[in-house]
Amino acid sequence: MDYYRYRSGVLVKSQDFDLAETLTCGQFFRYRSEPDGYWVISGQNPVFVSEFKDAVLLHNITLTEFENRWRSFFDLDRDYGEIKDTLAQRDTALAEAARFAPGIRLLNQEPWDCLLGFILSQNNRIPMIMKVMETLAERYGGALGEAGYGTPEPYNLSVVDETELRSCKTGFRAPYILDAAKKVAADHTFFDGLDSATKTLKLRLMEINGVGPKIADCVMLFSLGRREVFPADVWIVRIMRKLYFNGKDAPLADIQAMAEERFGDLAGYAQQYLYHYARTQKIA
DNA sequence: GACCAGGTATTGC
DNA sequence: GCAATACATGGT
Repeated sequence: MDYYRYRSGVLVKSQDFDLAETLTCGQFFRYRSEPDGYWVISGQNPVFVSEFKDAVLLHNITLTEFENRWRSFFDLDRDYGEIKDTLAQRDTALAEAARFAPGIRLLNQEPWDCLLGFILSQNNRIPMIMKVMETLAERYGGALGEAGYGTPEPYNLSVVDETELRSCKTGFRAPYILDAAKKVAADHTFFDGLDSATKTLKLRLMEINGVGPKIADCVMLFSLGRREVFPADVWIVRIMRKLYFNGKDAPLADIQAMAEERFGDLAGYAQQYLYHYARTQKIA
């Protein structure tokens, strides 16, 4: 990966990085598509990004901002060529899924953004999740100019009335958001766990009302660097059954075990290639 | 109108 | 423990 100061922004040349695939593959809910690029918001920080001559241009940021924030946000120090090679060697189906969207990168999101997004994700659709996130940001987050609004701070959401939250189309998830906001606001070390076992971290997340195993896995994978976890939603269950269980409705535990065995510490990447492949190919 | 969506909590056995 | 069901909302 190389990067340069360019036109008051930073130009990134990187293998295996497709902006559209990365933003729209279902891992992230805080972007807005524009004719010439995307607005991306991470916590309180916006950036406008666009494809530019086989590279990605992050507009109007300094080198320091790039190095301190966006470099890791876009996971630019990871060798995805090697990841895909390793996965493809073991598994032809996965090789095909990765070839289908070879420019996907797993983002390193702000944990609170990610938790909020995936609480909204349950029994919901991605466009709706994005819309509700935006509504919450408009009402309870800080203005960021042209980019929109920052993610509401946990405390600011924790003091909102449940009825009012429901008017943002959160539905039955409103009390879950309140519980998450209260717990995170009350403990500024809530997401700290660099030295914790993945299982410990998962149990802590699942103490939040409305956070079960799947949402906990998503938060760990997409914002806490646990790339070995394998969030299994309806799409993943479907494609895993088709690919590895001869179409039979194998139990979730068997699917998880299969993923762990085949993909090991790369299970999270495998999950995202498979998820995107299943969803866009409508594989059932 | 029935059915579904990046699930989870609750209930009943 | 595990299967069935409700849950808000909007799209097909």
